[in-house]
Amino acid sequence: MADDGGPARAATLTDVARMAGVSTATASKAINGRAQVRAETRARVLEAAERLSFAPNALARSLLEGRTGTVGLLTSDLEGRFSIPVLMGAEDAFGAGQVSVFLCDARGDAIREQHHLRALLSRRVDGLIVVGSRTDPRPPLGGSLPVPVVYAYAPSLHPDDMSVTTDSVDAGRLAIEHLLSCGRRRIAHVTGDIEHRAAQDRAAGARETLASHGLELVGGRAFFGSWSEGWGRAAARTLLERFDDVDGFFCGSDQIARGVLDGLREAGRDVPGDISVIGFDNWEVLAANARPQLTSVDMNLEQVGRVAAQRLFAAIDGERASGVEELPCRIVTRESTLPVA
Amino acid sequence: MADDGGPARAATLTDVARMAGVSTATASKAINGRAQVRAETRARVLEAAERLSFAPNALARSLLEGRTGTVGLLTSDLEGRFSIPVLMGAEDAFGAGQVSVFLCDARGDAIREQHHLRALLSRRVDGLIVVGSRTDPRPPLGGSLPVPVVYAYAPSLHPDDMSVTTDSVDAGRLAIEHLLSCGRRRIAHVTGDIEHRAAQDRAAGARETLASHGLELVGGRAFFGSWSEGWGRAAARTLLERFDDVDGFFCGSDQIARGVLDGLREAGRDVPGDISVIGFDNWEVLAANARPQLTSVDMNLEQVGRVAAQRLFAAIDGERASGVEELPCRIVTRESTLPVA
DNA sequence: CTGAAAGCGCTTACAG
DNA sequence: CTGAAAGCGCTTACAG
Repeated sequence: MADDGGPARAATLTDVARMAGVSTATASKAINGRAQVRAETRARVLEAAERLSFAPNALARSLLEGRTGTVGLLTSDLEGRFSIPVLMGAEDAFGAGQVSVFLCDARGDAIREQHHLRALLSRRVDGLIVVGSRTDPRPPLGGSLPVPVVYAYAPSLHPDDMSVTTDSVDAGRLAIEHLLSCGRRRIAHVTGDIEHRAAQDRAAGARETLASHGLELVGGRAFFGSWSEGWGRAAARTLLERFDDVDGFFCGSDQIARGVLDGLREAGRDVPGDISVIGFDNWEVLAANARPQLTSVDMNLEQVGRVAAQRLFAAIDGERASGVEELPCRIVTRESTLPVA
Repeated sequence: MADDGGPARAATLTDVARMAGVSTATASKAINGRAQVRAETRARVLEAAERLSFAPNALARSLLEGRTGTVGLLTSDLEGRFSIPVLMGAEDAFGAGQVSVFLCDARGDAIREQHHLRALLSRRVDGLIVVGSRTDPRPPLGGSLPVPVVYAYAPSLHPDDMSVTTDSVDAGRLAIEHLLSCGRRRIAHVTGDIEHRAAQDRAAGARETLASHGLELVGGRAFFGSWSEGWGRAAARTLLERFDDVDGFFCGSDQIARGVLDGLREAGRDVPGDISVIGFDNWEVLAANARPQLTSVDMNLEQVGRVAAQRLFAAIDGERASGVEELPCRIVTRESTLPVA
């Protein structure tokens, strides 16, 4: 079969050198902007490279340099809403430089994770970022790896590892301070699965902050349930019945908050007039379409990804570090917490 | 500074050969399961490899074989809900084999896309999948590339390219057939931005299907707007006022459908008793938490990604192909379209 | 300023 | 069954 327009073999330095009538050594220097090349020669080489659409083979270069300029992103579940922004932040930080990113989704399976790990090490990535989908600490990848690793969102259980995550306790504080600043004093906390470290930490932050103001959560405790609208609706109804004077809701997710908003509206309560509601995650699609639009805590997950990438860069350059770095959240105000006049 | 536990240099075949007391050639054969090696020698080599945690350098191997076993996934926006499932499907199809995936997010910027393309070609990927976030055809990557390319979700404008996308016209048919089978005859279509090819195609499919049954859309046309809950609510209210006998809603997205459901409930209409509602995207978080739970069209996007990966595999193996392959959608029934008794 | 040679880590004929 | 040699595509001292 003749070559009928199928993809052409990629041009090589030797092709370029031959076309320009020089040695590969000279071609290499010309293309890489080394000083010791006559201008006229350089021009000839560059023209040949251009005509052949020459793209230097990064594999060959990496083999020499002992660095590939690649990094592995190992995620436990791509589906999860939390991994994606972290990935995007990391991809962004790397993309700006010259590094390419391998994406591996272990789908929550430790075997699969090890399999991907082997592949990445074989490909000689310069480093790894392990992205989790929950803030619960996770077991480290394994023994001493030949490249640095940074854990993002889900920190490593091992204190010598490097982890970047979000400050959930402080997030609880932020949410409560915001409701307090709206003039609320009877604040309920409706949140998700108690098994999630994030749920516990945010509740702890909320509790401590109220205590420091001489207050406590309505009902004397956080109400744990599931991360769903249905739970939010049910909880709102129940709380309204038992604590008629509740004037603020701190919700563990925007889904829960959507349910709470529906429950309150259907009970005839006015948000933000009678009651303030704050959600968590700042999930645009849910928050911006809520009635009223929902104030929410944003975890700055892209920032978590970016910082993880920066720490990894530093480690690749030899700056060893360890421990868990907790980044602050921020509040995005919308209509559901307009301050009481 | 002494080497105090920092990452160790990765072991090389030479290290293994030396430890086993054989040549690198023999070590290579032993490790790769070639026949011509004495059992005892093979055992010695494998043990050495094990002790050194030897992982063969894939770069060196790729350089020889002229194939890297890597593929580039070029997405236009990671944020979009539609890219992610396609990516997951592709990652899944590749991950099962032995290929690693480079992820590049062009963020909708053509310059950035070209930049990533150059990097990927330099790294000698065996092929590329270009994942779009809308079904509107897009300009191809550029001239004759040295590796095969498959466009996923957003097809290429060039007929010689290979594209895999979803069948939007047929999706419109599916939705309408489903509502008809629920006993509905007065069906309205509330959908998103008319600029989106997907919105037009689904509307066309709906119109044709109704026509083939001697029916037409309520109001004589599709109602285009935005992909939001707010638009769904507003449209439901308006349609109810103008066409009191409407008994079915085909919505262009689950967000729109959520708005429609809220609008209908607040107008005192019973879903699915009086009116059936079907959404689009089968976005679990929205559909499963709707009141009532929302029947929705699923685009099988993971399947789009998987098929794109398969087509790419075939092309890498020399099977040239071209044209747009349109995969069918499917309906996921929930409570909002229980058949009328 | 230019080029021959060595080498990154591996595999594959080819001798022995 | 084992090993010396060549080579994938490139870069970097080192001569000339």
